[in-house]
Amino acid sequence: MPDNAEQRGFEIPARPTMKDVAAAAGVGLKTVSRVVNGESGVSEATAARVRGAIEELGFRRNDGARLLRQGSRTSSVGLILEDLADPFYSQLSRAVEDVARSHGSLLLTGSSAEDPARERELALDFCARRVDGLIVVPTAADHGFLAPELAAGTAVVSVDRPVTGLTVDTVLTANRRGVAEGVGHLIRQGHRRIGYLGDNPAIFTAAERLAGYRQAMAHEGYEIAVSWVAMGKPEPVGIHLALDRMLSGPDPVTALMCGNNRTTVAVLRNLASRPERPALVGFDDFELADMLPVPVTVVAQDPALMGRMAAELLFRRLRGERAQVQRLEIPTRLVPRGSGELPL
Amino acid sequence: MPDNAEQRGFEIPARPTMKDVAAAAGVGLKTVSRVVNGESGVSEATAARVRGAIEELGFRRNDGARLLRQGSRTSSVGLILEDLADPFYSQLSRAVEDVARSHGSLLLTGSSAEDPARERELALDFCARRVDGLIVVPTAADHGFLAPELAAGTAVVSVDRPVTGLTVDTVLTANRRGVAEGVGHLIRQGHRRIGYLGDNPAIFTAAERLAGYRQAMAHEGYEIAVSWVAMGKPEPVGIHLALDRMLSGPDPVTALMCGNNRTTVAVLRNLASRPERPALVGFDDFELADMLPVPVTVVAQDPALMGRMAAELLFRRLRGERAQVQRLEIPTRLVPRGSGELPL
DNA sequence: GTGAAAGCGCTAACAC
DNA sequence: GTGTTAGCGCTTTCAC
Repeated sequence: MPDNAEQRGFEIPARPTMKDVAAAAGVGLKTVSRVVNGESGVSEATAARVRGAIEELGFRRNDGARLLRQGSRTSSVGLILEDLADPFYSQLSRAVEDVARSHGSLLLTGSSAEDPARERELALDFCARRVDGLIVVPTAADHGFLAPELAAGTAVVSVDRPVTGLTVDTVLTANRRGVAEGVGHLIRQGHRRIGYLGDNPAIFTAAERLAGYRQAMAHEGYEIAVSWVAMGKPEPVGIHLALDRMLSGPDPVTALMCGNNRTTVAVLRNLASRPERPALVGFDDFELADMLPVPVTVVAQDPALMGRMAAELLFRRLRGERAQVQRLEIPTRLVPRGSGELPL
Repeated sequence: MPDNAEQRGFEIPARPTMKDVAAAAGVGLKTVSRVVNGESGVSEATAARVRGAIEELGFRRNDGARLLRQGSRTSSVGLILEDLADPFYSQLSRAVEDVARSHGSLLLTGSSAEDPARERELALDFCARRVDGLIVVPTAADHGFLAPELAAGTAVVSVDRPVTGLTVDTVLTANRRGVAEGVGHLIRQGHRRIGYLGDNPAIFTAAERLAGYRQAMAHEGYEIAVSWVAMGKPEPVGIHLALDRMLSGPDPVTALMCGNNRTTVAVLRNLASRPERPALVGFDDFELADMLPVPVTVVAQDPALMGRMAAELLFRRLRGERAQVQRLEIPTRLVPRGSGELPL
């Protein structure tokens, strides 16, 4: 029985420590440490006795104490994103996890739900646990509060969006170019009246993609009617009203560009109950896009690659690389499937 | 400048400690501790000086050291599942995260990729970090290695599958009943020759669901031809061969039951290139199932509820509840959408 | 109100 | 080969 049983609360059973193992095996503390850490300089007989005691007591080294003493890295990284359940982010997470694992690091995850206060709390909690680094999909708020952590050696990388108030490595999608390519594709099919539906423009990616649409239209010298643009959360009511406006009136659109996959899906659902069949290109791919009655043409992002790159950048910094701060743009890929190639 | 700068490695900048703050503010260590932890008994003037020093140095309390000294819980839980990128698990994760958050706990996540060695390594790493509890989607391997951790007060809950070699709270889907309901639904449409495609039966859920199919068929006194059952990883080739067998010969099936959503999707893709249109019910819902050319009837699981229940059970144990070990079965829900109601 | 000293579980440094 | 000591950054205890 560990000798510190009474010091712990009633509910938390005492865990055996190296001291307990040493006592049980009749050896010194350092010998146990040597055996646990596979260091040389212990006779096989002694080592066997120690292993026996470890087994018997169910001892497991307390890495918290080890880390504290060593003052070294904690071999853990924190990942903060908008919503772990969103397919885009869950793919990104998985990629981050794989890279972290390959570097021997554990992964702490948290969803900010687009709430700056929650994001901040998560980030600071992670830092208090002394994660080696932080990979963040930042909300729009200022991130100056992380400056002391950065100065103290916590690596930070932002992904999907740039972070404001902090200069760190960043991995983005080529949002403007991607949307412009999608819109250009529609234009090449003969469309001139093209509507755009995107997310709340306070979100960096939403604003960038909208800008890509405007650029592509301006490039051809096409005017954009006010009723052709609708920005906001991808909710059924908003989408319905927006499509009402876009598809009726004197200048109805003949094609639609959607700014993200939630919007694309909401638009498809709404279109199902209408007679019109506008051409459609979605930004960001989604499962079964190719199986729908009219397979959906998309501008695909690569969330796994983004996660991998972000994690690689992080570990590069942790390895001590002092290279200039990087800003990577991952290219998109146009995937024609049918909805974007509908005749005018 | 912190006074322990030289003791740290070159790459890792020294972080200011309470000692540094105390020196900077010209107060004792304990006074800093009081201010940091919001304890009473510090004059406002002193507190202000301390806060100033904290701000200036960019001090952040090291929770690792705090936890070590307190010997209390670490306010962190570990989640081990098959693949974070799988929608089923990412929804489950998000629910676990929300519950953990509401209890003030951080979440460590890891994907086992169905590899027992990897799962074991993750679990033990988490335990070495002294997580308060572990939520596991266990592989088939024996989990006796967790017994010492359980004895030492680490709470363990298994979810989606039962764990072998350990008696812990478990949250499962009503696999047999769910599949039986789906098959019964097909039978009520007049089908008698119903095929079943499921995952590798070494996986608990795959075996249970197959049993549910057999039960439902036996209940009606219907024989099952050997060619009607195909179990294995949901890969295109295997699915193709299986459907070849099921849809031809003297006793072709008129309906299909699919054991999980990966299989359902693979089957739908394969059927797209065939003339036959068997009725189909899938186990586990998936996004856009309702938007496909023939909307897909499914037996829906509730991954978020499963995650929430598992986490609640975990925190209940951590609160010290000594109730008997529980085994919860979350009911499924039949969602008729068309594919399961096709005429014979 | 304030602070000095001890110690959480471990490892580093240096005995023997 | 093995053990002893000090100390990581913090909280606890107890003295002033």
